[in-house]
Amino acid sequence: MTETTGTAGQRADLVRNRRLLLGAATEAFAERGVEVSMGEIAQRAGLAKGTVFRHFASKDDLLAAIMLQLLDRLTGTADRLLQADDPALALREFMTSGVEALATDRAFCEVVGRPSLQHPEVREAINQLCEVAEALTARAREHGAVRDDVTGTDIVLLLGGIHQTAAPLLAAQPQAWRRYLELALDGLHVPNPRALPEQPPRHLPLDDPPEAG
Amino acid sequence: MTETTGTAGQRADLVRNRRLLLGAATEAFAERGVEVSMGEIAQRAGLAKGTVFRHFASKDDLLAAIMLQLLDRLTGTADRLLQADDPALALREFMTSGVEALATDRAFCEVVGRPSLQHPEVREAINQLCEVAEALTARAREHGAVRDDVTGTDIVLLLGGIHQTAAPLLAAQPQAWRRYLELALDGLHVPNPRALPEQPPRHLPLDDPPEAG
Amino acid sequence: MTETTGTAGQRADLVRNRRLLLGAATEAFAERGVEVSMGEIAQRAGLAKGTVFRHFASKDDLLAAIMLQLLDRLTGTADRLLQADDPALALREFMTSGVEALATDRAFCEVVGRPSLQHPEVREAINQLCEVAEALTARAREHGAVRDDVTGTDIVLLLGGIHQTAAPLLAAQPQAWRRYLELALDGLHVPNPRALPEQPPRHLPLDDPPEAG
Amino acid sequence: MTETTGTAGQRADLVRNRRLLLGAATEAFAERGVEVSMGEIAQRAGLAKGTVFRHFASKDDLLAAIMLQLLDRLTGTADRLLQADDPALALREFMTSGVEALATDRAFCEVVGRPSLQHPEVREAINQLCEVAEALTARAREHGAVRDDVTGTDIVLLLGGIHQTAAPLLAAQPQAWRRYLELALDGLHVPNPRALPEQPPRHLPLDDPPEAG
DNA sequence: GATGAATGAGTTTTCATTCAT
DNA sequence: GATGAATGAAAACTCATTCAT
Repeated sequence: MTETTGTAGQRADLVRNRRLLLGAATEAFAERGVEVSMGEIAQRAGLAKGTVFRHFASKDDLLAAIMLQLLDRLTGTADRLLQADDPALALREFMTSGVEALATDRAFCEVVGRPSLQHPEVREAINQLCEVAEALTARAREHGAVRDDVTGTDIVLLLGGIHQTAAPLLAAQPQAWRRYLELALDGLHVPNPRALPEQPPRHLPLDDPPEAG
Repeated sequence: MTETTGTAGQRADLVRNRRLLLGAATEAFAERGVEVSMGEIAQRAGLAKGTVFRHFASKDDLLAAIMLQLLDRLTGTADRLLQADDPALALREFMTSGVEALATDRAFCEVVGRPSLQHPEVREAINQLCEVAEALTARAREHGAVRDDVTGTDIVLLLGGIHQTAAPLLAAQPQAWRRYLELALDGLHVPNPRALPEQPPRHLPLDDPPEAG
Repeated sequence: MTETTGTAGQRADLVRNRRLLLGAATEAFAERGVEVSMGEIAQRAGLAKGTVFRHFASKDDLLAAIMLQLLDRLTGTADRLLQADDPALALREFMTSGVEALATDRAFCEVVGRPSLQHPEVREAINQLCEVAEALTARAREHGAVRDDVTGTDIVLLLGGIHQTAAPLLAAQPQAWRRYLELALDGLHVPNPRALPEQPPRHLPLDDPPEAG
Repeated sequence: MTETTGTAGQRADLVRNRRLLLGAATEAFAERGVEVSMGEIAQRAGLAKGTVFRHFASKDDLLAAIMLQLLDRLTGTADRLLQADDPALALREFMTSGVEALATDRAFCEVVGRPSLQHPEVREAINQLCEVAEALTARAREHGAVRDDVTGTDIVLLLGGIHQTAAPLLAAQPQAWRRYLELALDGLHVPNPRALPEQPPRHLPLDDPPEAG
């Protein structure tokens, strides 16, 4: 009978509060975009403002943590799907769960170009996601389930694009994204396509934007 | 009979200032998203802050005016393309100019769900755009250039989606949207497609979002 | 009869408010040190918080402006005293008015080492003050009214030192600084003194302190 | 009979922690002024924040404890120097060690007028210091080594003043205070001085400052 | 009509202090 | 007694909007 109260109790609260905060923040950002205030997030989590800052040193850190959470989830899913039997189905499932994860998230598109994306951990997570997406795509490609000129990074980018396509319908038709996902998938395995224009992206460029100055 | 600059001159100034403001605001919102301050917009236009508010009663009104401008431009283009000989090409050109218009615009996705979209004029303009896009799509459909189950509203939504897909590449590859436009077009005229899931949208629902309360 | 209302009226208010703010801030900092909040300064000036920031972009800017005001006043005094007949008396009067200017100022010593002192204008003003103090000292030196090994910068530094000596007595004996000024002056024209140790300072070093890190 | 570490061990820890804290706080306040946070002091001491508050009920208490430490040290030094053979040298040594103790301390001048100085123990310590300084000064006076109209409290006040004079040079010339100490000493034994103006202070008045209300 | 100064509510962030473990 | 998480008051600063000139 191993007793584990004491310091463990505090740590348990810590973990619980971190979860509360991430949950509240994920929800709040999803609903109202990055403009929700830290104060509101605190309130939603039922905690004091100071506590938010104890867990996340700045708003950008919080945003970064949320992105990280999302990216890790997607990478995990992709990793698992690499083991699937049907490569075409695997890719479809990856995209399905990817767009679904984004589906209700207003903050997602606003975060593009923000410092949160520059956090080393986030950059690393993005790169990992692109890599595993590339592996998934390569398998599909080899099985003729996806056109040759499409990369894993294309697939990752499409997640956001599909989400955004359906975004204005969100309130009226929460599943509308499925429609555009299907459309994209159809575009992805056109049999003898004309080659796509522009360089196929190999990764997401995350350097600091060249400040005009 | 040459008019002395009197009231007429003032009106000319009014028009000129409005143009300056819209130009400056369009640029500013495109580059930095909706978070640019009214002060910066005034500065970019070379006018005083008070003047901005004389022309646009609030920031949301200004955003609405800019949306309106964009929507009217797109509607105009679509109108013109309705006269084109090749319906398939016409649709492609509409989408090309549509995505291009969005291509460098950071504010575009952030405006979704904002009160600016609720302005009656904007709603009306969105509906008009969807209608003319529907006409354009119908013609393409009849010529077998587009699958049956795709609506004009789908096409309008795709503009934003394609833009968003390429957005993270913007700095590195400003033309990357052409890649995803091509992919979407390929999806749009798959020969014998499985029907797309979910209701085909007939218009954009623009009701006040159900305030979580 | 030159009419000068109109834009001039606004500017008049601007100037008036700037004066109100500098006055309020000077008083507040003097009484309670640099820790007084911008909010309190606004209140004392009878203005809104935002107005303080319109005039002074940051608290350090405000502090800098106050230092500048003080330094310019001292430099002006010194300049005028350069014309005086009696060099010894001139130096004494300079120091008197200098210490008196500092006499009620709690913020003065706290500002040492703060970024406010790094403002280019403040640095320049400090250097100017040291220069004119040197001129004043040189004249006194030539007339045998001050020992040879004392510089203008020594004199400037002494102002703060004399002030600080009397500071704890301020409430009980507001003029106590005169006592320590006299003592310092006696030290300054000891007839055949042993040379003072340490390098005589030629100017105040105002470089950024070498951040440990 | 060797004591097993029990309550005694705990008490030893208590003493040790108090020492750690005083050491860390002394350093921190000296380097960065009274604005250092309790958190940083805890960190420097290698202890938790809660522990700081167990030892010192408030930040002002901690400041008071540090002042007390300094004052006691000076009083001790003065006490010892009362036994010295040469009264002039004794006074010089007292002042030297006094200014040296202050020399690197940024917090010192900021504490003037703070509630920390109102702590009964601190007031008592200040009075003791003034008394023993008076004794030291009296001896020097009797031997003609110091002018008649200078009190022990003058001497104590001069310590802070000399320190402040050199403070702006601290980074560039850490020993600059020796220069101003010498200057002050020269002022202190001018042979036939004019009497100093203002009441010679007999003690430091430490009443609550008359709150402007 | 244009200007830009003033406003003040709102935001992020810090920090002394409390208190459950 | 020690710990460090939580608290919440207060600070600096921003910005849409108003309004006197």
